[in-house]
Amino acid sequence: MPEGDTIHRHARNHRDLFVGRNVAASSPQGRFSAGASHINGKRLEAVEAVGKHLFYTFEKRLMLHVHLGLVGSFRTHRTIERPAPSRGTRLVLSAGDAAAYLTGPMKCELLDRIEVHRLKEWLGPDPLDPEADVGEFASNLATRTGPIGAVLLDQDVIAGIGNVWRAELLFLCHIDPDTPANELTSGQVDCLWTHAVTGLQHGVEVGQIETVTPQAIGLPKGTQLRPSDKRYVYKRGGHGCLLCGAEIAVSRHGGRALFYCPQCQDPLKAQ
DNA sequence: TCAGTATGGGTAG
DNA sequence: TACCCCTACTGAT
Repeated sequence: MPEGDTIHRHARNHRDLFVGRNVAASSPQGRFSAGASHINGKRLEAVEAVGKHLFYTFEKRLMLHVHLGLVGSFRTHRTIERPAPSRGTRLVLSAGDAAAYLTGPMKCELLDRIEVHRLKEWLGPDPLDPEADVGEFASNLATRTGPIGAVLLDQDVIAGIGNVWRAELLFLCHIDPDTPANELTSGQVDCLWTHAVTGLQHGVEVGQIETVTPQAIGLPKGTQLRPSDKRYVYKRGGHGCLLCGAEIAVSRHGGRALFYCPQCQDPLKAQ
């Protein structure tokens, strides 16, 4: 279930398991057989995540591009005794005891360096890129007149944000989803970027999206939160807001359900 | 067994 | 905006 933090976590794992090694590649499903045969046995030189995209650089400049889409997933195994890949497995990468099984990706393809460059150029700044900063994000927002609730999903504005993070970021910054993106204050833009950076970094470490801390909702540090209380708004429609108690509402922005608190994100209160 | 659902994104109209 | 694709899982029948 991938947003940018999940993708960067995969990149980190695959770097540890495969970089510097000759990697066996196959496509049990058959839909990537030709591509897999090109990289089979090649030495993997680098794995990079940009937003929701993964790029694998093999020797001889072979580049593998993976985008998991909505339902794609990687499962890694670290023992030689592992389950046989299911029939739908698009790609198996393995080296020694380690293997990664890829199922259901939206993209699994070999690209040349120019195509990779074009794709990276198109993407907006990635909050998990140490060299990215709020400046490019701010200038991208300034060119968009649509509601921020929809614009935050545009990967050429900010790369790696998905449906969970957009809802949580807007809540954390008390921003009404209908606010035109180019009318956000610099304080609001800074807030979105700062929470994106720290939140996604936390997601990479813990392997899930958690935005609520016990202290933030008045509980002692170390209190175990229920899974449903680890996010402020996402999928909490109809439940009470953890901060003000108002009922979490659902609207549609960018064609997808957006959860928000009408009280905490009231534009009149933000002024 | 089938329908519904999901943290995404491309395309047609 | 609607529809489509991709797969795994859940709950209803």
